Amino acid sequence: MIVLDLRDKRPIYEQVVEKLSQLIVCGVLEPDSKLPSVRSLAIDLSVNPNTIQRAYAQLEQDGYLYTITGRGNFVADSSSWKKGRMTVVENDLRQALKEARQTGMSRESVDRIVTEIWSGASDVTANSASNAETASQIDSNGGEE
Amino acid sequence: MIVLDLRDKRPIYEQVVEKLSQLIVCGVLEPDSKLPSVRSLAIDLSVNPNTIQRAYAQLEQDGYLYTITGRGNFVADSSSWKKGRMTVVENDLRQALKEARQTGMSRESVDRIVTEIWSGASDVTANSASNAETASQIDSNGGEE
DNA sequence: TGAGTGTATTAAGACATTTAATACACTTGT
DNA sequence: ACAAGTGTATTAAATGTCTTAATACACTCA
Repeated sequence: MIVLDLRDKRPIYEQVVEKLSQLIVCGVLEPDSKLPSVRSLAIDLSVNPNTIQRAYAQLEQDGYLYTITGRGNFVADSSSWKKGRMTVVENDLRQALKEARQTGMSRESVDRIVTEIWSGASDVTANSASNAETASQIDSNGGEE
Repeated sequence: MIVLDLRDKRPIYEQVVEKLSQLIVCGVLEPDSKLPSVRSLAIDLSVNPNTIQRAYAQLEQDGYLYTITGRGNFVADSSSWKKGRMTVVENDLRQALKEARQTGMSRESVDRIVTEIWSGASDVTANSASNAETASQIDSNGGEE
């Protein structure tokens, strides 16, 4: 389900936050479905439970999941993260566009790229790290709660 | 000339690289003009010369400046950085657009933002961190060669 | 009760960033 | 030649973040 990129210089917990939030945003992980436990995910990724705990704490902070002590972590409803996510995404986009214009990229080039992105498949798993699908499944349970 | 943002969690040398490369890209600093010396800029920013040296080394690596030992650092021609800059900028833009689409932003919203950016003034100094406070001014020398 | 869950704490090591204090070779103006 | 200013290199120490390790505690559920 999740594959860590060892070449990525960012902290592990940050990668986990990125990957899981993507899966939640694009709907692969449905609301109220159970996420892997802190310990099981730590084992699957071969990292320390504290590292996963930190990632989950951040995801909860950002509204991507909610926690029930003794039971586990569950995917939150989109209403919890939609607003904050949109703000972040829009800021990132504005920043990238400003840099593009500053560097001399034409509007036509930008429009071409936009069209290209909006035409292609919205591939969540496609990252700089070309991942093999054969990773340890994190599912724990099959689905709903 | 340059103002460091103390709230920015990125390394100082990285901020210096960003600010100076922006000034070079947008033409505020003209090719072959002399940049502040390592020591003077360090004093102006109240940081260690080694930190500035590191930033300058990175800027030279990226083609934004060239060095003449004993004389100083000078702004490079756009031909030196145009290609690499374009690649980085386009990748950033593609990433931001993918995130935007993933989050559910409409093409119309994107087009609206693009139009907005391409209409507004290309303000180099305007960053996400609306800074106006606690920072150290850089001024060093008046700068021609 | 026992297994599984989230949560918290403390200690240690690895690593990056930054500062400090020098030192050396080069260029320029005198 | 000399002094001042330049880039460059080195070593050491301090600081902060990330990660691991080893526990411990409260909760839920079968």
